[in-house]
Amino acid sequence: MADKLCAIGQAITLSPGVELPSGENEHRLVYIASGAAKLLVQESPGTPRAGPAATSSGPARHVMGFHFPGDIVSLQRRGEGGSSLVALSETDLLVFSADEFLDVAQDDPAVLRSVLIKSLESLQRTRTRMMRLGHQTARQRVAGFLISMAKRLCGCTHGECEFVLPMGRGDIGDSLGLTIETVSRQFTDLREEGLLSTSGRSLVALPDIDALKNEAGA
Amino acid sequence: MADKLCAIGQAITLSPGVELPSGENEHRLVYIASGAAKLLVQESPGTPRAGPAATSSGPARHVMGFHFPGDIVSLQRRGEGGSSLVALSETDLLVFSADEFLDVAQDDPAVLRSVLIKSLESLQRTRTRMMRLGHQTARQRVAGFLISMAKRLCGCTHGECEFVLPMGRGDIGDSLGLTIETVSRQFTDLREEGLLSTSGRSLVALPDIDALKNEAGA
DNA sequence: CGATCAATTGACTTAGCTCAAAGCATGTGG
DNA sequence: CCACATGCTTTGAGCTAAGTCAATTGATCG
Repeated sequence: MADKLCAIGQAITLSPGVELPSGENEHRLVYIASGAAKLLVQESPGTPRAGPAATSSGPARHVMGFHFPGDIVSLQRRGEGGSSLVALSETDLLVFSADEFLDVAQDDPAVLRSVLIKSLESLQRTRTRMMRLGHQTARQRVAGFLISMAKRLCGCTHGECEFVLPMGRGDIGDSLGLTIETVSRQFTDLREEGLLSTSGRSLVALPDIDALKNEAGA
Repeated sequence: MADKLCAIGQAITLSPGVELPSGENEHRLVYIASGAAKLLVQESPGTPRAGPAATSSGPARHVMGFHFPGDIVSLQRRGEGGSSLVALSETDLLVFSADEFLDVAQDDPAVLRSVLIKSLESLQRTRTRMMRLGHQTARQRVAGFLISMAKRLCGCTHGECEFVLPMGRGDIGDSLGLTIETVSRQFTDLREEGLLSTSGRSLVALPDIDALKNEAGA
């Protein structure tokens, strides 16, 4: 089974800032083997972005979320709300055509079922996150973001923790519906309260994740 | 196939304001046959809500979205982020245990596959909506909401349209991450600009959906 | 025809955005 | 190995959209 799946998967390595080539207008499933990536939505369809210097600028970036090794991402390229995947660091991917994947998986209902369950769970998580975006303050969003990163990047859910954030403040802000400046100010506040410390731009340490959770709660 | 599915589905009718009884802590799929319902998330786990007068008040309501005939809703009851379904009007449902449903559907990979595709699409829609909630103004959200309702309640995507909103301003606000007052003010503004007219609390008319779309865009 | 609850309107407050100017990292060339 | 340049981050000042509190109007039902 795994052999058959691997046979139709295409291994790709992306350098930081590079977008996964969009192939045809087909629905794809991407398994992230290593690295880190952000999932974007195309707001403006007319963004050629021909040059190699895709400095991630542009009129309206919209980061939907971040993905790390082990994640499976569904990439739908349906005109307006189409999504794309951009590497944050050196990233290894395994790309499947959704159709081919399902054809192969069809022989094994258990696989199909587990993918379905996984995607329903993902839906639930996204819903919960959506609801929160509508009702939380900047502080709660940033605290929640840090907790989530601690969990996903080094598996920590309690006590202290240290990790490298692969994305910049701008991407964090976009994913939380905040501006760069607001994210930075929240970082500063948390730093002054001893809930966070940083060195360089991307190394962060959380001395007390449980205390942070109090800040993230409603 | 359809017979087998119907055999394990339980038909339930809910009166306005009534929550679908939560059964056990299992994952359920609900098909909406008629009426209208809102999908909520439980924020505070310790809400007994024993009395019959569940007047939908409480500390923090969180409306995730609205559902209408034809929709299939995945209800996951996993402690914190568990969801529940509350009828807005007299509503007929068909409730499935997710496990039983999948057991039966397993015989027919095509069904499983189509449910998977549907849920991936739903995920995509939710993601897009989430992203928008983070970046849109109150006016854009309300305009977008009205357009979405026109489409879902009477299939209109152009020209003019009239329909009954089954939910109150509070539910609308919650689902958009706005307050009752802000929703009301946006309604007033749109009314004064001739983009909307209302009679009573719940009958709305959209004279020009296309003009509304301009207001909803980024 | 009132009672009750939802919707509207108003006055005020504030969280977060915008615009603008420094301060630092990181990487490159001498 | 150090100086410089670029771009990310931080900080500041002012503004605005939306929230809060409070009162009024309007709708719906007994």
